[in-house]
Amino acid sequence: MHNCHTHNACIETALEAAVVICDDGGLRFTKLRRAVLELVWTSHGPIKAYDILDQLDSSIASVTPPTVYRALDFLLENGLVHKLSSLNAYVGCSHPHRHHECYFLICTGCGEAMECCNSGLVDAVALTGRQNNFKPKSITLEITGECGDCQGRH
Amino acid sequence: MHNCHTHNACIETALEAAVVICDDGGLRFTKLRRAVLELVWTSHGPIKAYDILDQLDSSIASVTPPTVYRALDFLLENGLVHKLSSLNAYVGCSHPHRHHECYFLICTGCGEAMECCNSGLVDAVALTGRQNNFKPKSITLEITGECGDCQGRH
DNA sequence: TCTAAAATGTTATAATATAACATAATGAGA
DNA sequence: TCTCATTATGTTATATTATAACATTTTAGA
Ligand SMILES: [Zn+2]
Ligand SMILES: [Zn+2]
Ligand SMILES: [Zn+2]
Ligand SMILES: [Zn+2]
Repeated sequence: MHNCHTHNACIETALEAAVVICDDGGLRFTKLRRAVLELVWTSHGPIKAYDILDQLDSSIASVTPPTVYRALDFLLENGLVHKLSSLNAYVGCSHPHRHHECYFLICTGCGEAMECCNSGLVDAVALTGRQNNFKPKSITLEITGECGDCQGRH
Repeated sequence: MHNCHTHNACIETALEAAVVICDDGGLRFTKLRRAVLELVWTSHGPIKAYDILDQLDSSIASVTPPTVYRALDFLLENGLVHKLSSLNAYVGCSHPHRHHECYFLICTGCGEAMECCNSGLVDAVALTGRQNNFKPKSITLEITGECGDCQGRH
């Protein structure tokens, strides 16, 4: 379950952060990109590209796959969303100002994806790299299971 | 790069291990499943479902997607192959007798996926679970980067 | 204003995976 | 050996996810 009791505030915060990041980076946070990021955040859990497409207001952009995928590409490149490969779904980055290595606890009960940063994990990955003479560039770490709230409900 | 200088032996070993595992588990290691596992192993790196389909001998089975996906499902369920979600590709498990938590170092240079088991990483994941009151069931950990052999070649 | 670059529109198609139902093969018990 | 239920495979169609290719519009700076 999401633990932000005021999810609207949560969405607003994310959008404001995106504005700052784009301003700082000289990036264009267009109406479309904003709309897509807002849809991603409005969904409480990971959302699929075609669900974004379904929900996209046709007055904002052409409702076709390239529209959504391009916006997602922009958001991914700039660290505003993450892709969960194991689900083919997208989720807003909850700390876009400093998203080094992020990983996800994905609950099969409620569908929420909790984003974590943990130096222990990061260190373990780095060590593995060194041990294998391997130079890591990007990491996909998705842990599927049951969150605390859902473990009770059987 | 794969470091098994006799990859044929490597394939044979994997097939023999599969026979043992299926025998022990009362599972049917059919001609089709064997053929698909062999194709997975014959590929030096991760292989895609439709590439398996292309290479599947039509005298063994009907060359249609369900054929391949069903065989892959069987092999996945029984720990004989892994799916690399970040690539939508499949790779043979290199230690199917005891594949607890596996992760992969995927080289963008040569395409190889090296399977690792590292208690440090496993422990870090477990700790993260406890800290977040989250009960992990399955883990997707794919590290993309450059292997030692490929770091030289620029 | 002019213009090159970036963003979006548009149409088509590629790539990945599953649904649904039919048939065949297998193997355990009668 | 003969059911017959289960498992595996065949077959056809379709769902889902993502990109290619090219046209047009918008933007921001010179
Ligand atoms: Zn993040
Ligand atoms: Zn949950
Ligand atoms: Zn394995
Ligand atoms: Zn390599």
